[in-house]
Amino acid sequence: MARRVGQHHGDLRRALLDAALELVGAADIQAVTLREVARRAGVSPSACYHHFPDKDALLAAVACEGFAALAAVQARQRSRSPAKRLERLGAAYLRFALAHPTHYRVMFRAAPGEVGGEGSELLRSTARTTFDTLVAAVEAVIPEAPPAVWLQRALLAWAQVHGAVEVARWAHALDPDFDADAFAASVGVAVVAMTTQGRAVSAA
Amino acid sequence: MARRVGQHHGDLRRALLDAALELVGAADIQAVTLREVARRAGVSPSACYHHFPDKDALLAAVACEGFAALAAVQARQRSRSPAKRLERLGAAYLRFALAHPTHYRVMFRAAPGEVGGEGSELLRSTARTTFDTLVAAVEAVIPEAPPAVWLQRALLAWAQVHGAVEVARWAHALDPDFDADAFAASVGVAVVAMTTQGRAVSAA
DNA sequence: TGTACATCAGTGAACGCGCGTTCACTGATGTAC
DNA sequence: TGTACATCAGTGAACGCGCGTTCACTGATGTAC
Repeated sequence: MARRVGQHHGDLRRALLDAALELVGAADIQAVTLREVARRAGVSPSACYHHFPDKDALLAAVACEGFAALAAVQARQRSRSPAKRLERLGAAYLRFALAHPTHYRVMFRAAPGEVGGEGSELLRSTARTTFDTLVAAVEAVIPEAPPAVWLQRALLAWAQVHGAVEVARWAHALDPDFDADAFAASVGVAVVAMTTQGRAVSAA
Repeated sequence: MARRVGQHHGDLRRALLDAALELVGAADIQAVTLREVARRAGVSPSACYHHFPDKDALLAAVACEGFAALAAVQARQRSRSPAKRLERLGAAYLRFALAHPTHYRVMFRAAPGEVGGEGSELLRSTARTTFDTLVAAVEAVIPEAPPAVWLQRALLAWAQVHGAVEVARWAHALDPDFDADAFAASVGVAVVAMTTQGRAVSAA
Protein backbone atom coordinates (compact mmCIF):
# COMPACT_ATOMS: atom_id res chain seq x y z
CA MET A 1 0.00 0.00 0.00
CA ALA A 2 1.26 3.45 -0.90
CA ARG A 3 2.24 6.03 1.68
CA ARG A 4 -0.85 7.56 3.20
CA VAL A 5 -1.35 11.26 3.10
CA GLY A 6 -3.87 11.76 5.88
CA GLN A 7 -3.99 10.14 9.28
CA HIS A 8 -7.02 7.92 8.98
CA HIS A 9 -8.29 7.33 5.54
CA GLY A 10 -5.25 7.96 3.41
CA ASP A 11 -6.68 10.42 0.97
CA LEU A 12 -10.32 10.93 1.61
CA ARG A 13 -10.51 13.93 -0.65
CA ARG A 14 -9.44 11.74 -3.56
CA ALA A 15 -11.76 8.95 -2.43
CA LEU A 16 -14.69 11.34 -2.28
CA LEU A 17 -13.98 12.60 -5.77
CA ASP A 18 -13.68 9.02 -7.02
CA ALA A 19 -16.98 8.16 -5.39
CA ALA A 20 -18.54 11.23 -6.96
CA LEU A 21 -17.19 10.29 -10.38
CA GLU A 22 -18.56 6.78 -10.02
CA LEU A 23 -21.90 8.18 -8.95
CA VAL A 24 -21.92 10.65 -11.80
CA GLY A 25 -21.35 7.76 -14.18
CA ALA A 26 -24.27 5.77 -12.84
CA ALA A 27 -27.01 8.14 -11.75
CA ASP A 28 -28.74 11.24 -12.92
CA ILE A 29 -27.89 14.62 -11.61
CA GLN A 30 -30.52 14.93 -8.89
CA ALA A 31 -29.06 11.81 -7.31
CA VAL A 32 -25.65 13.41 -6.99
CA THR A 33 -25.87 14.43 -3.35
CA LEU A 34 -23.22 14.98 -0.76
CA ARG A 35 -24.69 12.24 1.41
CA GLU A 36 -24.66 9.71 -1.41
CA VAL A 37 -21.07 10.56 -2.27
CA ALA A 38 -20.09 10.03 1.36
CA ARG A 39 -22.07 6.77 1.45
CA ARG A 40 -20.18 5.47 -1.57
CA ALA A 41 -16.88 6.48 -0.08
CA GLY A 42 -17.85 4.55 3.06
CA VAL A 43 -17.67 7.56 5.27
CA SER A 44 -20.06 9.72 7.26
CA PRO A 45 -21.47 12.80 5.52
CA SER A 46 -19.82 15.13 7.96
CA ALA A 47 -16.39 13.85 6.98
CA CYS A 48 -16.75 15.68 3.69
CA TYR A 49 -16.53 18.98 5.50
CA HIS A 50 -12.90 18.37 6.35
CA HIS A 51 -12.13 18.43 2.62
CA PHE A 52 -14.72 20.68 1.02
CA PRO A 53 -16.35 23.76 2.52
CA ASP A 54 -19.74 22.72 1.18
CA LYS A 55 -21.55 20.73 -1.47
CA ASP A 56 -21.01 23.35 -4.15
CA ALA A 57 -17.26 23.10 -3.67
CA LEU A 58 -17.38 19.33 -4.01
CA LEU A 59 -19.37 19.60 -7.23
CA ALA A 60 -17.02 22.30 -8.48
CA ALA A 61 -14.12 19.90 -7.96
CA VAL A 62 -16.02 17.18 -9.84
CA ALA A 63 -16.71 19.63 -12.65
CA CYS A 64 -13.05 20.58 -12.67
CA GLU A 65 -12.02 16.96 -13.17
CA GLY A 66 -14.49 16.79 -16.01
CA PHE A 67 -12.91 19.71 -17.78
CA ALA A 68 -9.48 18.20 -17.23
CA ALA A 69 -10.69 14.94 -18.79
CA LEU A 70 -12.17 16.89 -21.67
CA ALA A 71 -8.86 18.68 -22.15
CA ALA A 72 -7.13 15.30 -22.32
CA VAL A 73 -9.60 14.17 -24.98
CA GLN A 74 -8.96 17.37 -26.91
CA ALA A 75 -5.22 16.82 -26.75
CA ARG A 76 -5.67 13.46 -28.42
CA GLN A 77 -7.35 14.95 -31.51
CA ARG A 78 -4.60 15.56 -34.01
CA SER A 79 -4.50 16.02 -37.75
CA ARG A 80 -2.27 17.59 -40.39
CA SER A 81 -5.29 19.48 -41.68
CA PRO A 82 -6.56 22.24 -39.35
CA ALA A 83 -10.08 21.75 -40.69
CA LYS A 84 -9.95 18.05 -40.00
CA ARG A 85 -8.62 18.71 -36.53
CA LEU A 86 -11.48 21.08 -35.79
CA GLU A 87 -13.96 18.55 -37.10
CA ARG A 88 -12.46 15.91 -34.84
CA LEU A 89 -12.53 18.22 -31.85
CA GLY A 90 -16.24 18.78 -32.39
CA ALA A 91 -17.07 15.12 -32.79
CA ALA A 92 -14.90 14.15 -29.83
CA TYR A 93 -16.56 16.75 -27.61
CA LEU A 94 -19.96 15.38 -28.49
CA ARG A 95 -18.85 11.82 -27.88
CA PHE A 96 -17.42 12.82 -24.52
CA ALA A 97 -20.67 14.46 -23.46
CA LEU A 98 -22.80 11.55 -24.63
CA ALA A 99 -20.54 9.04 -22.90
CA HIS A 100 -20.63 10.92 -19.58
CA PRO A 101 -23.98 12.71 -19.57
CA THR A 102 -24.30 13.32 -15.84
CA HIS A 103 -20.68 14.38 -15.43
CA TYR A 104 -21.21 16.72 -18.34
CA ARG A 105 -24.24 18.17 -16.60
CA VAL A 106 -22.30 18.75 -13.42
CA MET A 107 -19.66 20.56 -15.48
CA PHE A 108 -22.30 22.92 -16.83
CA ARG A 109 -24.48 23.04 -13.76
CA ALA A 110 -23.68 26.68 -13.19
CA ALA A 111 -21.54 29.24 -14.86
CA PRO A 112 -18.37 29.70 -12.82
CA GLY A 113 -18.80 32.67 -10.58
CA GLU A 114 -22.49 31.95 -10.15
CA VAL A 115 -21.44 29.73 -7.31
CA GLY A 116 -18.79 31.60 -5.39
CA GLY A 117 -16.09 29.96 -3.37
CA GLU A 118 -12.52 28.82 -3.41
CA GLY A 119 -12.71 26.15 -6.10
CA SER A 120 -14.51 28.55 -8.41
CA GLU A 121 -11.37 30.18 -9.78
CA LEU A 122 -9.74 26.85 -10.57
CA LEU A 123 -12.92 25.69 -12.26
CA ARG A 124 -13.06 28.83 -14.33
CA SER A 125 -9.47 28.49 -15.50
CA THR A 126 -9.78 24.78 -16.27
CA ALA A 127 -12.92 25.40 -18.30
CA ARG A 128 -11.23 28.31 -19.95
CA THR A 129 -8.35 26.09 -21.07
CA THR A 130 -10.66 23.78 -22.99
CA PHE A 131 -12.26 26.78 -24.64
CA ASP A 132 -8.88 28.29 -25.55
CA THR A 133 -7.99 25.04 -27.29
CA LEU A 134 -11.09 25.42 -29.40
CA VAL A 135 -10.26 29.04 -30.25
CA ALA A 136 -6.75 28.01 -31.29
CA ALA A 137 -8.15 25.27 -33.52
CA VAL A 138 -10.48 27.77 -35.15
CA GLU A 139 -7.60 30.18 -35.62
CA ALA A 140 -5.65 27.50 -37.46
CA VAL A 141 -8.55 27.04 -39.86
CA ILE A 142 -9.12 30.73 -40.61
CA PRO A 143 -5.77 32.39 -39.85
CA GLU A 144 -6.51 35.29 -42.18
CA ALA A 145 -9.60 36.34 -40.20
CA PRO A 146 -9.37 38.92 -37.43
CA PRO A 147 -9.11 37.58 -33.85
CA ALA A 148 -12.63 38.73 -33.05
CA VAL A 149 -13.89 36.35 -35.71
CA TRP A 150 -11.90 33.47 -34.24
CA LEU A 151 -13.65 34.08 -30.96
CA GLN A 152 -17.05 34.42 -32.55
CA ARG A 153 -16.69 31.22 -34.56
CA ALA A 154 -15.37 29.37 -31.55
CA LEU A 155 -18.44 30.39 -29.56
CA LEU A 156 -20.64 29.23 -32.40
CA ALA A 157 -18.79 25.92 -32.56
CA TRP A 158 -19.13 25.46 -28.85
CA ALA A 159 -22.83 26.26 -29.03
CA GLN A 160 -23.16 23.75 -31.85
CA VAL A 161 -21.70 20.80 -30.02
CA HIS A 162 -23.13 21.76 -26.66
CA GLY A 163 -26.61 21.93 -28.12
CA ALA A 164 -26.07 18.71 -30.01
CA VAL A 165 -25.82 16.87 -26.71
CA GLU A 166 -29.34 17.72 -25.66
CA VAL A 167 -30.70 17.43 -29.18
CA ALA A 168 -29.41 13.89 -29.46
CA ARG A 169 -31.46 12.97 -26.40
CA TRP A 170 -34.58 14.66 -27.72
CA ALA A 171 -34.32 13.51 -31.27
CA HIS A 172 -34.28 10.00 -29.96
CA ALA A 173 -37.49 10.60 -28.03
CA LEU A 174 -39.24 12.24 -30.98
CA ASP A 175 -37.99 9.80 -33.59
CA PRO A 176 -37.10 6.24 -32.59
CA ASP A 177 -35.18 5.82 -35.85
CA PHE A 178 -32.78 8.63 -34.97
CA ASP A 179 -29.19 7.70 -35.81
CA ALA A 180 -26.94 9.17 -33.13
CA ASP A 181 -23.69 8.15 -34.82
CA ALA A 182 -24.59 9.77 -38.12
CA PHE A 183 -25.61 12.85 -36.19
CA ALA A 184 -22.31 12.96 -34.34
CA ALA A 185 -20.44 12.79 -37.62
CA SER A 186 -22.54 15.55 -39.13
CA VAL A 187 -21.88 17.78 -36.15
CA GLY A 188 -18.15 17.70 -36.74
CA VAL A 189 -18.65 18.58 -40.39
CA ALA A 190 -21.08 21.34 -39.50
CA VAL A 191 -18.62 22.92 -37.11
CA VAL A 192 -16.11 23.25 -39.91
CA ALA A 193 -18.73 24.55 -42.33
CA MET A 194 -19.77 27.16 -39.83
CA THR A 195 -16.23 28.19 -39.09
CA THR A 196 -15.47 28.66 -42.77
CA GLN A 197 -18.81 30.28 -43.61
CA GLY A 198 -18.62 32.67 -46.56
CA ARG A 199 -15.35 31.12 -47.69
CA ALA A 200 -14.36 28.30 -50.01
CA VAL A 201 -14.01 25.17 -47.90
CA SER A 202 -10.73 23.41 -48.49
CA ALA A 203 -11.02 19.67 -48.92
CA ALA A 204 -9.59 17.93 -45.87
CA MET B 1 -66.80 38.33 -14.30
CA ALA B 2 -66.89 35.56 -16.86
CA ARG B 3 -68.84 32.38 -16.34
CA ARG B 4 -67.01 30.16 -13.94
CA VAL B 5 -66.02 26.70 -14.96
CA GLY B 6 -65.52 25.04 -11.60
CA GLN B 7 -67.59 25.35 -8.47
CA HIS B 8 -65.26 27.19 -6.16
CA HIS B 9 -62.36 28.88 -7.73
CA GLY B 10 -63.51 29.46 -11.23
CA ASP B 11 -60.68 27.90 -13.12
CA LEU B 12 -58.01 26.78 -10.74
CA ARG B 13 -56.20 24.78 -13.38
CA ARG B 14 -55.68 27.96 -15.36
CA ALA B 15 -54.79 29.90 -12.22
CA LEU B 16 -52.19 27.29 -11.28
CA LEU B 17 -50.64 27.45 -14.73
CA ASP B 18 -50.58 31.25 -14.54
CA ALA B 19 -48.93 31.08 -11.14
CA ALA B 20 -46.41 28.62 -12.52
CA LEU B 21 -45.67 30.87 -15.47
CA GLU B 22 -45.18 33.82 -13.18
CA LEU B 23 -42.90 31.74 -10.98
CA VAL B 24 -40.97 30.50 -13.97
CA GLY B 25 -40.43 34.08 -15.01
CA ALA B 26 -39.06 35.11 -11.65
CA ALA B 27 -37.18 32.20 -10.12
CA ASP B 28 -34.73 29.56 -11.12
CA ILE B 29 -35.76 26.04 -11.84
CA GLN B 30 -35.12 24.49 -8.44
CA ALA B 31 -37.58 26.99 -6.99
CA VAL B 32 -40.36 25.77 -9.26
CA THR B 33 -42.12 23.52 -6.80
CA LEU B 34 -45.70 22.37 -6.58
CA ARG B 35 -46.05 23.97 -3.16
CA GLU B 36 -44.77 27.33 -4.36
CA VAL B 37 -47.10 27.26 -7.35
CA ALA B 38 -50.04 26.58 -5.03
CA ARG B 39 -48.86 29.32 -2.69
CA ARG B 40 -48.82 31.84 -5.53
CA ALA B 41 -52.25 30.74 -6.67
CA GLY B 42 -53.47 31.30 -3.10
CA VAL B 43 -54.51 27.73 -2.63
CA SER B 44 -53.44 24.74 -0.57
CA PRO B 45 -50.93 22.37 -2.15
CA SER B 46 -53.39 19.51 -2.12
CA ALA B 47 -55.79 21.45 -4.33
CA CYS B 48 -53.39 20.88 -7.24
CA TYR B 49 -54.21 17.21 -7.20
CA HIS B 50 -57.72 17.89 -8.41
CA HIS B 51 -56.22 19.26 -11.64
CA PHE B 52 -52.94 17.44 -12.15
CA PRO B 53 -52.09 13.88 -11.20
CA ASP B 54 -48.70 14.94 -9.90
CA LYS B 55 -45.96 17.51 -10.11
CA ASP B 56 -44.57 16.10 -13.34
CA ALA B 57 -47.92 16.59 -15.03
CA LEU B 58 -48.06 20.20 -13.87
CA LEU B 59 -44.60 20.86 -15.23
CA ALA B 60 -45.47 19.08 -18.45
CA ALA B 61 -48.40 21.46 -18.87
CA VAL B 62 -46.12 24.42 -18.20
CA ALA B 63 -43.65 23.08 -20.77
CA CYS B 64 -46.50 22.65 -23.21
CA GLU B 65 -47.49 26.29 -22.88
CA GLY B 66 -43.88 27.19 -23.49
CA PHE B 67 -43.80 25.30 -26.75
CA ALA B 68 -47.09 26.90 -27.76
CA ALA B 69 -45.60 30.33 -27.06
CA LEU B 70 -42.53 29.41 -29.04
CA ALA B 71 -44.72 28.30 -31.93
CA ALA B 72 -46.42 31.70 -31.83
CA VAL B 73 -43.04 33.40 -31.97
CA GLN B 74 -42.07 31.23 -34.90
CA ALA B 75 -45.27 32.10 -36.75
CA ARG B 76 -44.35 35.77 -36.49
CA GLN B 77 -41.04 35.30 -38.34
CA ARG B 78 -41.78 35.97 -41.99
CA SER B 79 -39.67 36.90 -44.98
CA ARG B 80 -39.78 36.68 -48.76
CA SER B 81 -36.38 35.02 -48.67
CA PRO B 82 -36.34 31.49 -47.22
CA ALA B 83 -32.77 32.00 -46.04
CA LYS B 84 -33.72 35.20 -44.27
CA ARG B 85 -36.69 33.49 -42.68
CA LEU B 86 -34.51 30.69 -41.36
CA GLU B 87 -32.06 33.22 -40.02
CA ARG B 88 -34.88 35.02 -38.23
CA LEU B 89 -36.25 31.79 -36.82
CA GLY B 90 -32.87 31.04 -35.32
CA ALA B 91 -32.39 34.46 -33.81
CA ALA B 92 -35.97 34.54 -32.51
CA TYR B 93 -35.57 31.16 -30.87
CA LEU B 94 -32.46 32.34 -29.09
CA ARG B 95 -34.14 35.55 -27.98
CA PHE B 96 -37.12 33.57 -26.68
CA ALA B 97 -34.88 31.29 -24.64
CA LEU B 98 -32.81 34.16 -23.23
CA ALA B 99 -35.94 36.12 -22.34
CA HIS B 100 -37.53 33.18 -20.51
CA PRO B 101 -34.62 31.11 -19.24
CA THR B 102 -36.42 29.19 -16.53
CA HIS B 103 -39.45 28.47 -18.66
CA TYR B 104 -37.09 27.29 -21.34
CA ARG B 105 -35.44 24.96 -18.85
CA VAL B 106 -38.77 23.52 -17.84
CA MET B 107 -39.52 22.88 -21.49
CA PHE B 108 -36.34 20.87 -21.84
CA ARG B 109 -36.30 19.41 -18.38
CA ALA B 110 -36.84 15.92 -19.69
CA ALA B 111 -37.29 14.39 -23.08
CA PRO B 112 -40.99 13.62 -23.55
CA GLY B 113 -41.60 10.01 -22.69
CA GLU B 114 -38.92 10.10 -20.01
CA VAL B 115 -41.64 11.26 -17.70
CA GLY B 116 -44.66 9.12 -18.47
CA GLY B 117 -48.22 10.23 -17.94
CA GLU B 118 -51.21 11.70 -19.63
CA GLY B 119 -49.86 15.13 -20.53
CA SER B 120 -46.80 13.55 -22.09
CA GLU B 121 -48.37 12.89 -25.47
CA LEU B 122 -49.66 16.45 -25.78
CA LEU B 123 -46.24 17.77 -24.80
CA ARG B 124 -44.56 15.59 -27.39
CA SER B 125 -46.86 16.74 -30.17
CA THR B 126 -46.60 20.42 -29.24
CA ALA B 127 -42.82 20.21 -29.17
CA ARG B 128 -42.89 18.31 -32.41
CA THR B 129 -44.87 21.11 -34.07
CA THR B 130 -42.18 23.66 -33.34
CA PHE B 131 -39.58 21.31 -34.73
CA ASP B 132 -41.63 20.64 -37.87
CA THR B 133 -41.73 24.37 -38.49
CA LEU B 134 -37.97 24.41 -38.42
CA VAL B 135 -37.72 21.47 -40.82
CA ALA B 136 -40.10 23.21 -43.23
CA ALA B 137 -38.01 26.38 -43.10
CA VAL B 138 -34.88 24.38 -43.86
CA GLU B 139 -36.68 22.65 -46.72
CA ALA B 140 -37.53 26.03 -48.23
CA VAL B 141 -33.85 26.97 -48.18
CA ILE B 142 -32.54 23.76 -49.72
CA PRO B 143 -35.51 22.34 -51.66
CA GLU B 144 -33.22 20.42 -54.01
CA ALA B 145 -31.72 18.37 -51.17
CA PRO B 146 -33.19 15.00 -50.17
CA PRO B 147 -35.59 15.01 -47.20
CA ALA B 148 -33.05 13.23 -45.01
CA VAL B 149 -30.79 16.23 -45.42
CA TRP B 150 -33.57 18.60 -44.43
CA LEU B 151 -33.96 16.67 -41.22
CA GLN B 152 -30.24 16.52 -40.60
CA ARG B 153 -29.77 20.25 -41.13
CA ALA B 154 -32.79 21.03 -38.99
CA LEU B 155 -31.30 19.00 -36.14
CA LEU B 156 -28.02 20.86 -36.56
CA ALA B 157 -29.83 24.19 -36.55
CA TRP B 158 -31.73 23.23 -33.43
CA ALA B 159 -28.52 22.13 -31.76
CA GLN B 160 -26.94 25.43 -32.74
CA VAL B 161 -29.53 27.67 -31.17
CA HIS B 162 -30.17 25.40 -28.21
CA GLY B 163 -26.49 25.37 -27.37
CA ALA B 164 -26.23 29.10 -27.91
CA VAL B 165 -28.54 29.64 -24.95
CA GLU B 166 -26.18 28.07 -22.49
CA VAL B 167 -23.10 29.43 -24.20
CA ALA B 168 -24.42 32.96 -23.89
CA ARG B 169 -24.59 32.49 -20.12
CA TRP B 170 -21.11 31.01 -19.92
CA ALA B 171 -19.43 33.39 -22.27
CA HIS B 172 -20.61 36.17 -20.07
CA ALA B 173 -19.04 34.53 -17.03
CA LEU B 174 -15.73 33.87 -18.80
CA ASP B 175 -15.55 37.21 -20.56
CA PRO B 176 -17.28 40.26 -19.07
CA ASP B 177 -17.03 42.04 -22.41
CA PHE B 178 -19.16 39.42 -24.12
CA ASP B 179 -21.70 41.00 -26.45
CA ALA B 180 -24.90 38.95 -26.29
CA ASP B 181 -26.69 40.88 -29.02
CA ALA B 182 -23.88 40.45 -31.53
CA PHE B 183 -23.78 36.80 -30.62
CA ALA B 184 -27.53 36.40 -31.20
CA ALA B 185 -27.16 37.97 -34.61
CA SER B 186 -24.26 35.73 -35.53
CA VAL B 187 -26.24 32.65 -34.51
CA GLY B 188 -28.95 33.39 -37.05
CA VAL B 189 -26.35 33.82 -39.77
CA ALA B 190 -24.54 30.66 -38.71
CA VAL B 191 -27.73 28.62 -38.93
CA VAL B 192 -28.13 29.62 -42.54
CA ALA B 193 -24.47 28.99 -43.29
CA MET B 194 -24.74 25.54 -41.79
CA THR B 195 -27.92 24.74 -43.64
CA THR B 196 -26.40 25.73 -46.96
CA GLN B 197 -23.03 24.15 -46.26
CA GLY B 198 -21.17 23.04 -49.39
CA ARG B 199 -23.36 25.26 -51.53
CA ALA B 200 -23.14 28.84 -52.77
CA VAL B 201 -25.01 31.02 -50.30
CA SER B 202 -27.49 33.29 -51.99
CA ALA B 203 -27.49 36.84 -50.77
CA ALA B 204 -30.64 37.49 -48.73
C1' DT C 1 -90.37 28.05 -5.68
C1' DG C 2 -88.66 25.06 -2.33
C1' DT C 3 -86.40 21.01 -0.62
C1' DA C 4 -83.31 16.97 -0.61
C1' DC C 5 -79.49 15.23 -2.37
C1' DA C 6 -75.21 14.06 -4.96
C1' DT C 7 -71.09 16.03 -6.58
C1' DC C 8 -66.60 17.47 -6.13
C1' DA C 9 -63.22 21.44 -5.69
C1' DG C 10 -61.45 23.02 -2.00
C1' DT C 11 -59.01 22.68 3.15
C1' DG C 12 -55.53 21.70 6.54
C1' DA C 13 -53.12 18.54 9.15
C1' DA C 14 -50.13 15.01 8.75
C1' DC C 15 -46.98 11.50 6.53
C1' DG C 16 -42.28 10.08 5.51
C1' DC C 17 -38.39 11.40 3.08
C1' DG C 18 -33.73 12.85 2.16
C1' DC C 19 -31.34 16.71 2.04
C1' DG C 20 -27.20 20.01 3.63
C1' DT C 21 -25.11 21.26 7.62
C1' DT C 22 -23.58 21.60 12.65
C1' DC C 23 -21.49 20.06 16.78
C1' DA C 24 -19.38 17.89 20.57
C1' DC C 25 -16.75 13.92 20.60
C1' DT C 26 -12.89 10.37 20.02
C1' DG C 27 -9.08 8.12 18.97
C1' DA C 28 -5.26 7.27 15.79
C1' DT C 29 -1.23 9.66 14.23
C1' DG C 30 3.06 12.33 14.29
C1' DT C 31 6.20 15.08 17.12
C1' DA C 32 9.05 16.96 20.98
C1' DC C 33 11.67 15.94 24.64
C1' DT D 1 13.20 3.91 23.54
C1' DG D 2 9.58 5.74 26.08
C1' DT D 3 6.32 9.19 27.47
C1' DA D 4 3.36 13.31 27.09
C1' DC D 5 1.11 15.99 24.22
C1' DA D 6 -1.02 18.53 20.27
C1' DT D 7 -3.24 17.79 16.01
C1' DC D 8 -6.98 16.81 13.26
C1' DA D 9 -9.57 13.44 10.23
C1' DG D 10 -12.94 10.87 11.38
C1' DT D 11 -17.90 9.65 13.93
C1' DG D 12 -22.78 9.77 14.82
C1' DA D 13 -26.59 12.05 16.49
C1' DA D 14 -29.21 15.83 15.74
C1' DC D 15 -30.90 20.23 13.55
C1' DG D 16 -34.31 22.47 10.62
C1' DC D 17 -35.95 22.55 6.14
C1' DG D 18 -39.06 22.08 2.31
C1' DC D 19 -40.48 18.84 -0.51
C1' DG D 20 -44.39 15.68 -2.87
C1' DT D 21 -48.17 13.34 -1.54
C1' DT D 22 -52.24 11.40 1.19
C1' DC D 23 -56.46 11.61 3.62
C1' DA D 24 -60.60 12.49 5.97
C1' DC D 25 -63.19 16.45 5.88
C1' DT D 26 -66.44 20.39 4.51
C1' DG D 27 -69.20 23.29 2.34
C1' DA D 28 -70.63 25.66 -1.90
C1' DT D 29 -72.68 24.45 -6.22
C1' DG D 30 -75.84 22.37 -9.58
C1' DT D 31 -79.67 19.16 -10.29
C1' DA D 32 -83.95 16.35 -9.70
C1' DC D 33 -88.28 16.27 -8.09
